[in-house]
Amino acid sequence: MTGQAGRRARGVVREGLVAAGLELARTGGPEAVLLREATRAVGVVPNAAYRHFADRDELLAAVCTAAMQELADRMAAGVKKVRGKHGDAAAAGRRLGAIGTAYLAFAREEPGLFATAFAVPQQHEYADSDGSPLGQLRAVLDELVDAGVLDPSRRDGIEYPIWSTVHGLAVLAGQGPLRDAPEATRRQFEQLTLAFIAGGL
Amino acid sequence: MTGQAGRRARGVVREGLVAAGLELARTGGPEAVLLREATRAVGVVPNAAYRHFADRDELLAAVCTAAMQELADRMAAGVKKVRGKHGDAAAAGRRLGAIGTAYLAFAREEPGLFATAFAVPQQHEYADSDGSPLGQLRAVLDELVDAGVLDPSRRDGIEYPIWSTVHGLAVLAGQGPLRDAPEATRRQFEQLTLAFIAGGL
DNA sequence: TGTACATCAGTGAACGCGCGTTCACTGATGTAC
DNA sequence: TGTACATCAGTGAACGCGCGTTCACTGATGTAC
Repeated sequence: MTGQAGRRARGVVREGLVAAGLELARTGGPEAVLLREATRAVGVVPNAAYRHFADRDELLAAVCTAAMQELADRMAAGVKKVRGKHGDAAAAGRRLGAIGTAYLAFAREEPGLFATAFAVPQQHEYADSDGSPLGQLRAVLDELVDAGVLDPSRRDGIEYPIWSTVHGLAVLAGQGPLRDAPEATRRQFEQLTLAFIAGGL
Repeated sequence: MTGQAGRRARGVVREGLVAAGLELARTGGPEAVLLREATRAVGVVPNAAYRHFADRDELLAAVCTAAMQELADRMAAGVKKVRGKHGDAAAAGRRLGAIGTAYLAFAREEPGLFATAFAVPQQHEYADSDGSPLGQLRAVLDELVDAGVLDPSRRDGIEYPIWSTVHGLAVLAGQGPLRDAPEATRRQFEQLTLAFIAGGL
């Protein structure tokens, strides 16, 4: 059924390859993103991929970008759910928590995509635009300064330790030595970690 | 020169394979630990490895353990350099710093081994013995409690956020999106991160 | 101490695998006049 | 609006690669009596 020959509408093959790659990554992480398997899913012959990507790495890069976008979307959705106007101290704190929670939930629920998001082959320049995970974190930290929660003198560069804390737990519990911890323990680690960050501000 | 046939003294081939694997890991990380390449380095035919390991994964597991041991050794060496008797508040704080510094230095100087240490194929049960990285961290945290620096009520489980913070930076700056940051910037991240931890206690 | 035999660590040759990638091609789509 | 041609996205067949792994073997080392 999938395998019918012929030219496809503009863009559908390329988009299909990325979508197929994303599903492969979801299940098996970045190394599961096989060019041949993606073309199979799209119903196209293997070398057809070379009309859309220079090589396998370029496909993988596109998949990684998509995975990172999915993480960013989840974080944005989590932040959006928090009520309270900009500059309100309590709300800003909850927004920071939502960012961390979304990050850890994504790593827990989508380990393959999480690994893929951070597995970009070469430096594809993580533009830390406003929508990027780092950009979102910065925005909330700025809000915490505005709200008077975070001392402006401590603001500079503090996104890195905070990012590191959350990312580190995601990695240790996802692929690292804590990977076999039961779900409940893992949740506890997450709570401890978010509390540690909150306490550090 | 390497390639002379014949039986070797007891244990030298197995040890040689692990040592060769460790050098491969040093350069290229866990996926560079190729069974055939390790046997080549030892000067033995590929299938000879099966006298010592059930399969490639078992060799890799031995290499990972060795890499983790090297990390543990560096941490222990760093802690040992700090003077001041057990229970002294300032000394205990410096010992915590030494642990973090050694961890980050290892990740920076030996990215391949660092990745390998955390790439154990199956769950090979990271025994958190006293000598393990986690064990060492716990010991110092206990000392901080003894010294009255860390409130005992906050001691329980705090090793995980702290470990996460340091590990996260190591990963972000080593293989992650911060990997292209210049050395100086990277050092700055490390300082910020260690300061963040110290401030969180 | 000497001989007979089991154990064991190496050899040599061969496999299947499935991947990414290259080549020459064909026929539909889009463009110029 | 029709025709001539260039572009481009697909096909089909084939490649080399180097890996991990299996098999039947040989000859040295260690052991029992």
